[in-house]
Amino acid sequence: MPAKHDATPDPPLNQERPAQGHQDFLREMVQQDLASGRIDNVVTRFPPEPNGYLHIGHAKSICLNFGIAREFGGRCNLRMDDTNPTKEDVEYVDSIIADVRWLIAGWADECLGLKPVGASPEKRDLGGHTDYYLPSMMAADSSGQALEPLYASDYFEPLYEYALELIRGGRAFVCDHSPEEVDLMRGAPDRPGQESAYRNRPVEESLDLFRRMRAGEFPDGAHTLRARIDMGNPNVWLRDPVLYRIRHASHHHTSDEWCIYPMYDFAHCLEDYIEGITHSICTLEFEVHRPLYDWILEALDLPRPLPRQREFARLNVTYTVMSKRKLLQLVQEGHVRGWDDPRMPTVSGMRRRGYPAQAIRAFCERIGVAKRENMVELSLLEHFVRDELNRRAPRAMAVLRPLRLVIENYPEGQTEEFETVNNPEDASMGTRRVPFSRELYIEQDDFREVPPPKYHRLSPGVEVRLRSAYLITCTDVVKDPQTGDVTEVRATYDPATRGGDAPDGRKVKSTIHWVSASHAVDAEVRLYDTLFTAENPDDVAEGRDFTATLNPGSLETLQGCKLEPSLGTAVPGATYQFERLGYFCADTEDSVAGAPVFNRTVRLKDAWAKIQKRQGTGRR
RNA sequence: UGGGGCGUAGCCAAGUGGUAAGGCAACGGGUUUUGGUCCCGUCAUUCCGGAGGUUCGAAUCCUUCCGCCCCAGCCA
Repeated sequence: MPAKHDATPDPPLNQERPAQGHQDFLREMVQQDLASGRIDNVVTRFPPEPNGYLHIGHAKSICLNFGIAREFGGRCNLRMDDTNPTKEDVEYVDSIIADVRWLIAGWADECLGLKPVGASPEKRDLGGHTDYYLPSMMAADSSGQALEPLYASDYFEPLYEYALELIRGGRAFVCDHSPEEVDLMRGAPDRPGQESAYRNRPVEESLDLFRRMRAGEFPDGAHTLRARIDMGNPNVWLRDPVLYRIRHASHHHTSDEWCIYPMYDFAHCLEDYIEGITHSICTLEFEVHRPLYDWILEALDLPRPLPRQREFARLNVTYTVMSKRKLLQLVQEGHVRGWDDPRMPTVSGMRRRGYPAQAIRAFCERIGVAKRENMVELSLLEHFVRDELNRRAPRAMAVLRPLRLVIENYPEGQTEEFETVNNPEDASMGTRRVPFSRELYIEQDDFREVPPPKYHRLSPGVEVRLRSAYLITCTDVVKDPQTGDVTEVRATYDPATRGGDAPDGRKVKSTIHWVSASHAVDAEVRLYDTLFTAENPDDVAEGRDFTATLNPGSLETLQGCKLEPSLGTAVPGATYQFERLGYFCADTEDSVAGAPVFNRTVRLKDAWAKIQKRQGTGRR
């Protein structure tokens, strides 16, 4: 009876080292702020808009924000930045929560900042100022309360109050211009804009109009609330930007309570402030928004320390696209089977494919964080996936493209078992038994009737080792009379080599894997290649889009693969190394006991494939 | 060419005036019952985007030039 592998979908984590060595510019800033006394604790935040699934680029941001919180003993708030009801959906908030939790599990889960379900900012008096404050809580501090992520939409009331305050201070006004007019009047980067005709309307009038906007008296687009800054500023984001717009739309979290919604620039800095965020880390494209971020906070005369925005370069990875718009397009146009298709760079896709969270984290740590534009090679990510799985994944034998092998001198009907190690990297993972018999399957790639140069595997007259079993020598082949294809290989075994070692010390050049034909479990195996054939799918000819470089061979589904018996009951999500082939993960959607479905997570490195490539032969 | 950023190896990335870390990739070798893992070695010989300058000394400071990215949503 073959022993079952002791594989779990997400086994205990390896210890990861805390901050050491060099510091990036963000950690340096945090350190200085701590040293100077500007702040005495660190609170970061990860603020996705729930309008798509998280991807590897978000993973970088998560590792950064949670990593900093973790290193400085602070926390990182998970916040839904949901200020645009027309684009957001609860499906996305659910997936975001699951993805974040999975990614930080066992590493920074104690830094995850949440809030009690239903909590909203507390209005209080602080030194004569009205203040809104919603501190996050960590799960450990919740004393049993149910927690949920923070939502920007829970701050709509305070945000509205802050907007009123801006109007009273003459720093904002209600504008009646149409979107088209506002466009025309914005000017150009090298040409000043033109002031709104409503810019100097009385404060009371703006106040009244803004209240009526909220009350729903006007249709979409009839009015906006605008900051009163400077239409001549060379930074176009300071040219009286829109702060609020009217949107008669139902919101996934506040339903129909509001018909005016704050714009990102107005909302985000105040969301950060309300939560007591100390460092607001975002991507480079927001750098030009920073003066506006600071302007709004400073215009409000707020009693607590202000958050600081700093920007880093977003991640790009070769052979993939990263924008939510494009990922959504891949899903909607059916180029993939869903957001969690194992070919997708989404967190859920990578999880389903079998990428361990710690591999993704190790990758994010290794790529570092800086401000220069970058395109990281996929091979680096794959390196960390292999590195993690090599230590963790139990080995097993599986034949993907079966070729029948008959051991002519092995008694018909006889069966024996060999004990073999589950992981040569980790003796504690134990051993298992694999059954052997006269008829086996070997990999088609492991036999060549006429071996090319440097081919070490089986061919007529050549002796190889069947892993953990016997040395065998190929004696003959059987061919299909029609096609001439080899349909069966005949061989003899040396009974003295039981276990795989020859008593006379003779060596063989190759060890190949095998599965006993009568004991084999049939399986479907899905082989993945990059979704795109171009390193940069966005780099296509004029008039074409990134889908032009879609890889037609990104998914190859193999039926009738032959697995060793212990794999028949693989737990969905469990990852194995199929020896000599790669790492494979039992699919969490489609795999069932007795009819397993495996995804190839990543290939093993393959020196022979390189040789073949040089020779101009070989399989994709 | 208004404003804001960024240029260190094929790809990331340290370096913050004292003589160019590290990882991936690539290449060569050793070990090996996985052509895997592991180990050893090679990989920026005053070319750190270019040119000048300051200095005993410059990737680091100054000047100038070049290149790339971002910004004119009532998206985030």
